[in-house]
Formats: sequence, structure tokens, C-alpha cells
Amino acid sequence: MKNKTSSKNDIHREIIRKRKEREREQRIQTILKTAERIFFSRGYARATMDEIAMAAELSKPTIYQYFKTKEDLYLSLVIPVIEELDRGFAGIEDRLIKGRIKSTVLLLRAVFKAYSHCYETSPGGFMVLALLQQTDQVSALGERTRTALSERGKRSFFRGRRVLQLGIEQGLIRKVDVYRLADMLWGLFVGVVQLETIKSRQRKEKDRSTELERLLKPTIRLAEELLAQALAK
Amino acid sequence: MKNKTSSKNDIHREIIRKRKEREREQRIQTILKTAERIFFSRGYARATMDEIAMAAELSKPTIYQYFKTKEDLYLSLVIPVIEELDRGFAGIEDRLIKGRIKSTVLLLRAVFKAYSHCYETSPGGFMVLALLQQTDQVSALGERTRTALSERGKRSFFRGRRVLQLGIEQGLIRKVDVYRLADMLWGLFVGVVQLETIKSRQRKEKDRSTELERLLKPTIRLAEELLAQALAK
Amino acid sequence: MKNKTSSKNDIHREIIRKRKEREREQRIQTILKTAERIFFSRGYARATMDEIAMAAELSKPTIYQYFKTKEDLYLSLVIPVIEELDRGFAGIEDRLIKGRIKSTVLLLRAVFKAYSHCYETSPGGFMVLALLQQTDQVSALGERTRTALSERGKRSFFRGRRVLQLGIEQGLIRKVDVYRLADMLWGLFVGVVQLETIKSRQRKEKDRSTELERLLKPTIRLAEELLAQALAK
Amino acid sequence: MKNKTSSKNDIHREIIRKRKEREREQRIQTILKTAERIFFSRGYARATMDEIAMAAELSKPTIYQYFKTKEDLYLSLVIPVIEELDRGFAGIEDRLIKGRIKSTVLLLRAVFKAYSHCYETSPGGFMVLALLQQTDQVSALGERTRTALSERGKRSFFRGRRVLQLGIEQGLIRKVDVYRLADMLWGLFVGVVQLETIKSRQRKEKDRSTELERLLKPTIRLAEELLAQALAK
DNA sequence: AATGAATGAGTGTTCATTCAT
DNA sequence: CATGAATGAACACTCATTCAT
Repeated sequence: MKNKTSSKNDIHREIIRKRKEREREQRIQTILKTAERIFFSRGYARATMDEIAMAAELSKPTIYQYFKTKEDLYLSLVIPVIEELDRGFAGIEDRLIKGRIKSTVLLLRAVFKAYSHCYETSPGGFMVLALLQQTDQVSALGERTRTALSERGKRSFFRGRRVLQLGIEQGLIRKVDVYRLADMLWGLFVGVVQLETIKSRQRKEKDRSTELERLLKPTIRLAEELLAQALAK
Repeated sequence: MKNKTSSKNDIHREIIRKRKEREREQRIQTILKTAERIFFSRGYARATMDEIAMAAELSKPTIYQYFKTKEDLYLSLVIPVIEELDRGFAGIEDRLIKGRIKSTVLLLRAVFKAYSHCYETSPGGFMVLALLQQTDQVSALGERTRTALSERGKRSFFRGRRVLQLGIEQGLIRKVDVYRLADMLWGLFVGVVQLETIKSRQRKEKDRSTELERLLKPTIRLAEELLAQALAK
Repeated sequence: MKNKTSSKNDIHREIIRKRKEREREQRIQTILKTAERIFFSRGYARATMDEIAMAAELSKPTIYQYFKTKEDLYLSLVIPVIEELDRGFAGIEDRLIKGRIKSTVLLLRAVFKAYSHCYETSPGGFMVLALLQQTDQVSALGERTRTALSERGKRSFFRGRRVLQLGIEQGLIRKVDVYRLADMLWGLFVGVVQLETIKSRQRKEKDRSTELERLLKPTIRLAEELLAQALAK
Repeated sequence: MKNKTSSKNDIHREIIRKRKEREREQRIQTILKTAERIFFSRGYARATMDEIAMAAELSKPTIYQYFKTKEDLYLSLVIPVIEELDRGFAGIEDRLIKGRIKSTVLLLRAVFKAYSHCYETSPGGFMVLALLQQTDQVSALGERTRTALSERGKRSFFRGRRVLQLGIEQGLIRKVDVYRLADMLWGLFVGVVQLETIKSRQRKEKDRSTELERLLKPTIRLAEELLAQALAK
């Protein structure tokens, strides 16, 4: 009988443990979502932990329980985006190798799709990543964080260039300097997203994302089309 | 006699006044140049008035004599850049009207040249403008300045679109949505400048601008070339 | 029958109660030992309850179950030391009365032995006590605890003086002001322990206590010897 | 005439400059005095910059204008004391070399006098230095500060030992280990000062220093006398 | 009884801005 | 007009202490 009770208790505890685990995960997600919003709207330097805590309806120390520093929180936000990007490019690479991409426009569309997918999965996170392109934001980060980011960033860029290189080798893209092309594509996407975001800002809160959609998509599609045409042999 | 003396004095005073005026103008220029450098290298949030004052070899209150707030100083940096951009587009417009631009690639080159010129005249000021495109930096500004900026920005964009429209009308560019095209071009330029700036930042201080040059120019030239090809009829 | 069962249960409960009691005592000891270590190495102010809890492999609230505040925990560490000291002097007193101490040097050695024994039994606790001698650490404590400490301290000092007084009466020590002598001896011991502790602190963690031993003992022995010589009639 | 006015102005400015210089010096002294008091009464870790600022009737940033960090402020307080001590020993050394110290008791008295002088010149500063003997206080300081202090401390101890060595060589002190003796003397003095300070604490504010005097001096004199006797050949 | 989680109240430090001279 | 000095308001981060379970 003792055994049974014990077993009952164990089960009970196990259930509780799982719930706690879930709650914990939940809270982390809440914090991340909130931080994304705040970092996005204020930039890294201007965003304050106080503000994030307030917006997350938690106290500051609670946030520090889950993220060791402001930078840690920031990184936890940005790294998944970089990794998503990496995965995206890995997918394209794979399809290229298997010969599944059969035209210039399809390749370019895939590349922009990778960017867009990243952006759509986590618009805030993406913008926060793009924010890194701003000198001040980067210099506000500590040495370690900067290096960590730079490392991953380089890897991701490397894969991007390889995709383009493969495209050239398979005759989908005419011969151009892949470094320049990769930079151009990424710069174009980020620059356009930034521009359209700020334009959509001028709308009321609730219409923003639709407006952004309305502005962003056609501009990117135009870029795809034009570049595909120019890059085809 | 009283009159004469008075007149002499008046002339004397006038001379002094002019010198003071000159000195004043001089000092404002010094402050602006310094602020540009600091804002560029540190970003708005991390740049401190102390630092700017120190670098300008002036005391903080002196700076406040000429610029009411940090924000004011910041904006005084950006507006000339927008105006320079506007002038650039006005020049292209003029040449277009006079039929002096005879090919797609020349037109595109002129557009990017206008951007580049702006950037080269005042890299810091340009980046600072680009910064405005990010996050809610804008919302940190006062209402009046925000409107002033937005106003000028719109005017400049408007002129940019008109240039493209003229290009289409003159058969230099094939028919595309000018809104999208203008956004794409600007986004591309700003995005690439940001990206290359940050890449060059990984170098040592003194090699930065050469490195940036080395990275930026070919990427922009590639963009010119590709887009010219795609946009030609 | 009812009675018997009840009795059985009672015995059972009693056994459980005793085990719990033992566990409780056990836990208190664990906490105290850990706290001593931490307070010793970090000092009162820098030691954190988090750290103590972690080191004791218990959760913070558990510690608070046994000690109402950080201060309480701190004091629970010090009082036994004072009592140990008191017991030490009581022992010397006893031996003196029984005529068992037959020379100046033996008496002095006994006194320093009492101090040393205290220190060796609980180096952390002893230092913590010495800490009380510094700055207004004391005034940071609550009124009640302060009085309690002061009371015991006085009693202990009183006994120390009585020992010296007895020494004088028995002709082991030449006639000096016992107040001054008692203060001097205690000051000497505490001062030297502090000094040597900090010197040994410059070594790596693991060699510290040996190094301390190496520094402390001969210095104290020198003091014993010199003072014995001077205090002998 | 212009010249004269100018000259007058120059003089005027010079006077103002000097006054400002004086005021600056004044303020630094105010801050140091206040900090000494606070550090003394609370210990390094528990003393807050807020409290110091409040007590000095200045705002916190004003203090930071004169002292870069809390540690800097602390060091500025402690280093002069160490240097004073060093000077004191240098003086004794000099007198020893010139053969001006002619008995054991005079030498010991000189040594304790050096300590006492230090203490009397700046009781707070001295106690704050003595505070360093408390483990926690040291560990609260940064690496650099710790090294700086350790360095100077070592030098001072070195000189102390040399003085004792000279004493032995001149036959004023019988042959003992100078390391141990130096430690013992310093430990004794500091320990006694601490003890008597805390005892005098129990008086009302205004009687404290007299009480301390009343307690400290005779205890130290007793130590002098006893040790002189024991150390004479 | 034991604990994971939460938090109010500080910490040292910085910075835009304003006086007093 | 220029400036040395001053400061209110933040900011990232910490810690003793308390809930809720």
C-alpha cells in the first residue's frame, strides 16, 4: 500500500513538474516576444530592461532570472533568426544540388523567399537582426556577444554565397562576383524592409501589418523579377 | 563731430559684428563636423554630449548655445543631407528634361551617383539619416522636428519618383511601378551602405574608410549594371 | 485493543518525530557550517543568501525556515564562539584555582590556547566575531541581537579579566592593570589573526589554510614567549 | 589704455582662477572627510555613494566628478595613510642609522608612535586601512585596486621589518624573527585600536573620542613597556 | 516541510541639461 | 559669450525576503 501511495505521489509530482516546465517555457516565450517588440521599437541601446519588464507584466529581477544580461536576452532573440536563415539557405543548397531549381527566377525567388520567411516568422526578430547593421547598435554590445554574432553571421553569409556559387555553376546565374551579389541581395532586402516598415509606421497601429504587407511584397517581387532577368545568361 | 565719431564707431562695431558672425558660423561648422563624426562612430544613443564637446574642443554649454538639445544637433546634421539629395535629383531631372541622359545605364548611374555623392559628402550625416529609417528612433524626436523631417523626406522621395517617371516617359526605363522602383533603389543603396559599413568596421580604425570604399563601390556598381540591364526595354 | 493500536501508533509516531528532529538538527548544522564558510570567505556584506543556499544544497526558503533573517544566521554563528571562549576561560580559571598552572608562560600559553582553540574549532565563526569588532557592522544588527551579543561579550571579557586577576594574585603575573592587559591580549590575537589571514589569502585557495597555519602559529608563539618573559615577576 | 584694461582683466581672471582652484581643493577635502567617516562607520561594502553624497551635501554625480569610482575614492583615502606610515618608518630608520635611538624602549616607543601618529592624523583613514585586514573588505575591491594597495602595503611592511632588523643589529633588540615581530606589532596595534574603538562606541557620540583616548593610550603604553622589557637583551 | 519563482528596494554609474560666474 | 561645476533622472544589475504550491 505504501508503494501504491508513493507511486500515486510520484505521478502527481510528475504532473506538477511538467506543468511547471510548461509555465517556465511559457514565461520565457512571453519575455522574448515582449523584448522583441521593445528592442524593435526602441533599438537595443534605447530599450530598457525596466520597459521590457513592465511590458511583459513582470518585475525586472524575474527577467534576470531567465536571461542573465540584457545582451543575453538580445542574443536569444537574434540567434534563432540567423539560424533560421541558415536553414533556409541549406534548403536551397540541397534543392540546387538535386537539380530541382530550374530557372534563374526560381532561384532568386527562393533566395528572397528565404529572407521573407525569416522575416515573416518573426518580423520583430528579423528587424532586430537587421538593426545590427546599424553601427551604434553593434558598438553597444559587449565584445563576446559581438563575436558570437559575427561568427554566426559569417557562417550564414558563407552559405548564402555558396548557394549563389552553385547557381553560377549550374548556369542559372551568369558569372558575377558572388561576394558582391550576396551583399547586394541582403542589403536590398533589409533596406527595403526597413523603408517599408517606416512608411507603414505612419498608419494607425492596427493597420500597420497589412499596410506593410501591401508595401513590402510588391517591391520585393519587383526586385526578384528585375534581378532574375539581369542575372539570367 | 558727435556724428562722425558715432559713424566711426558704427563702422568699428560693424566690423566686429561681422567677425563675430564669422566666428559664430565657424564654431557651428566645427560642432557639426565633430558631431557627425561622433554620431557616426557611436550612434545617436551612445554618443554623449561630453564626448562631442571634448572632440570639438569646446565646453558643453557652448554647444548648447548653438543647439538647443542633443536632438536638435542630430537633426541639424540630417536635414542638409536630405536637401543635398533633393538637389541631386533636381539636377538629374534637369538633365533629363534637357535630353542629356541618353541611356538606361546612364540614368541609373546618375541616380546612384546622387545617393553616393550625398554619402561621400557626409558619410556620418548620411548614416544618421539611414538610422532614422530604423526602429522608432524617429519617435524619440519631438513632434515638430519629426514633422519637419517627414516633410522634407517626402519631398525628396517625390522628386526621386518624378525622375524615374521621366525616365519611363523618355523610354529610358521600361514601364514599372515607380513607387516600387524608387523604394527598391533607395532601400538597396541604404541597405548595402549599412552592410558594408559594418563589415568594414571589423578593420582597425585607420583602414576603415579605404576598406569601406573597397567594399561599397563594386557592390553598388554591380547593382547599377544589373538593374540597368533589366530596366532597359 | 484500541489502546494497544494507539500505543503502537504512538511509538511509531515518536520514532518518526525523533528522526525528523534529527534531520532538522542535521540540516541546521549543515546550514551553519556552510554559512560559516561563506561568511568567512566573502564577509557579511558580500555573502549572499543565494550563495549560502546553493553551497548548502538547499533552497533559500528552507534556510529561512530555520533562520529568520541573514542577520540571525550570522549571529547564530557567532554566539557559540563566544560561549566556547567563555568555556575556555572557565577551564583556565578552574585550573588556576586548583593550583595546576605553575608558571607565567604556562598561563599565557593557556590564554592564547583558549583563543586559538576557538579559532581552530571554527575559523569562520571566529573571524565573524572579530568582524564585529570592526566598523559599525554591529549597528547594522537589530537592537535585540546587539544587546544579546554585547551581554555575552561582556561576560566573556569579564571572565578573561578574572583569570588574569587570579594570575596576579597567585604571583604568576606581575601587577598590571588587568583591563589593559586583557584588551592587549585579545587585540593582539585578533589583530594577528586578521593580518595573517589576509596574507595567506594571497595564495591559491587550496594552500590557504596551511599557509595560514605557517604564518599564524609562530607569530602567536613569539607573542606568548615575549609577554611571558615581561610579565613574570 | 586697452592694454591696461586687458591687464586688469588678466589679473581679475587670475584671481578668479585661484579662487576656483581653492574651492575645488576645498570640495575634494569635504568629500574625502565625509567618505572617511562613512567608510569608517559602515565599512567599504556597506557604505553607499548615495550616503556619502548626502552626508557631503552634494549630489552623487558631483562626487563622481572628482573620483572616478567608489574604489578610487576609497584608495584616495587609504593611500595617504600608508604613505604616512612609510614616512614614519623612514624617519625611525634615519634616526637609527644616525645612532640617535639608544634604548629598546625608545625604539619600541618610536614604532608605536609611528602607528599612533598615523592614527591620530586621520583616525578614520587609519581605521579604513585597518579595515583592509578584514577579508570581506578586500574582496569587495577590484583587482587593480587590490594590487595597488598590496604593493604599497608590502613596501611599508618591508620598511617596518628593516627598522626592526636595524634594531637587532644595533643590539637594541634581541635576536628574533623580524617577520614575526613586525606582524605581531602591527597586529597588536590594529587589534587594540579596533577593540577600544568599539568599546568607546558604547558612549554617546560626543564623548567618544575622549573615551577612546582614555582606553587606547594606556593599553598601547602597557604593550610598549612589556615588549620593550622582553625584547631588551 | 521544501521549493521554484517573484519582487521591492537599492547599488554604482552615466548623461543631458542647467547654473553661477 | 564661454565655461567649470552641479544635478535629476535613468539604467543595468543585485539581493534579502516572501509567495504559491
